[in-house]
Amino acid sequence: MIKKNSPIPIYYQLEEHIKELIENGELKPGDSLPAERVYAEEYKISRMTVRQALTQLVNEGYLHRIQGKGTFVAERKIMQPLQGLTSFTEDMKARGFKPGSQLIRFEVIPATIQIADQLSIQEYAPVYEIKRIRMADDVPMALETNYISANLIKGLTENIVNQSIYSYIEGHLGLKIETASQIIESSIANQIEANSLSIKKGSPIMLIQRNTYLENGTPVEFVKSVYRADRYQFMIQMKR
Amino acid sequence: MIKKNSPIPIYYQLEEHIKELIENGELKPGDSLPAERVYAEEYKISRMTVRQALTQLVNEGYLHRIQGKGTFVAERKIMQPLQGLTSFTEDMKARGFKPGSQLIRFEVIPATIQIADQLSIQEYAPVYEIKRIRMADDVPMALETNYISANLIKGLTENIVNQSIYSYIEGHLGLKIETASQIIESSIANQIEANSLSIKKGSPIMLIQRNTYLENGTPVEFVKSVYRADRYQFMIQMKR
DNA sequence: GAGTGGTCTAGACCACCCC
DNA sequence: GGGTGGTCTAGACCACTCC
Repeated sequence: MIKKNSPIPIYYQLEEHIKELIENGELKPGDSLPAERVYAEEYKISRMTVRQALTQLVNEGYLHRIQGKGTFVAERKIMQPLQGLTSFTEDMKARGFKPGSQLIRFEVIPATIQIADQLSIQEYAPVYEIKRIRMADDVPMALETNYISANLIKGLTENIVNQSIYSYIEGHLGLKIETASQIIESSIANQIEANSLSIKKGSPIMLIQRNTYLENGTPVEFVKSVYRADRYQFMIQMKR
Repeated sequence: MIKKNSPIPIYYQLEEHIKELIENGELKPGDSLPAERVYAEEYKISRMTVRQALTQLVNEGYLHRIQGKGTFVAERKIMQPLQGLTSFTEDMKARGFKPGSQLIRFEVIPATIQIADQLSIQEYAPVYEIKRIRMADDVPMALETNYISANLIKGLTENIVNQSIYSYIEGHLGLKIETASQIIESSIANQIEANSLSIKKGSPIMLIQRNTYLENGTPVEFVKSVYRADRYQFMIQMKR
């Protein structure tokens, strides 16, 4: 089960193994796991290595530990990875909808003061402005506008935008998106927003602004979205 | 600086020490930290202990590490502790408002099917229903209704509610609140909500439903809140 | 090659829970 | 008292970055 001369770290192999048992249902919520010393003995590895795997799973919300008693499978999985840092496409799939997208604007513009501030770049520096209507099961769900520094993310095309911007940034450019912050507000639709979303003027909408950053803190992207409140709820799980 | 024969773990002392340097501004965003081996040498502790402290700070978003280069202070602090799991009082203080509260209902009622489901208890089991208008700088900000199982949290009084329910649960009952999930929606105020919040009927509002759980997954509390959208934004930071 | 973080070992003692 | 997780040590070798 655990390969010792693998380029994949042992703690990671053990982590994935236990995660699989939980997702298979072989380990059920409330079940206790073998003791750390048992794992160490069974796989002939150090207890510290076992702890490294278990600690990660505790942080991800799969397990919880009680000193003197043992390690147990958590009742609920908390803090799904990528929670909120998913793309619209991933988010909709997770909700059981068929995601769709209609590009209505793709241009390079000089940054306004507001955009420059959000992206930590100079005013008038070139940024991509990408406006899309996002669909779920072919019904408009959100109106989304992305601003991305053209000096940081070079070579963006309509084609890439229709595939996946994140894959391009992470795959082709080798940059790592690490953190994001979001601001969520309630409002009511004006005429333009109402038309785009096929709702009535004055209907409730949810405004979400997202800023994403690389691991060193460089802003990558700044997104303003308008969601239909009758079809969208924002969900979040957290640990204390 | 680091006390070795203290009941406080060494890794935790180091963690707090570094956190303080960052919050004091002695370590600025982008600064590199001393190498792990330097800390180990300086405090005569094991490098693994140093790593335990640093790993925690990386997870909390204070630091980031780059293999072969070093450990650096993050540009932004991500994932504030307790984010969203704070009480209204803590939340308002963090935003720079003076929190206030007006109790308008405090009763024990039999659980409806909906409440029983959220709290994983039997229908008709006794639950506290606590309704409050929450103020920020003496202006109504939210209308909040809590449901708490009376069999789990015994001895709640109006007095405790006016102090802090969380302190009572954690301090007096010795229970540990570990996780929470929230659902955020946009809507528009009906007449009752409008009156309570001193806004007009039809104004945008934000509905937040929160479920909190103990470390073993037992539901503790179920809260429905109605926030004024003109004065409240929900903010969240996350790591990938 | 020198310096950094990443992984790993084989122990040790402590704090806590339960019988 | 026996079993559990929590903390800690003093090393080791590897992978990566930079010069």
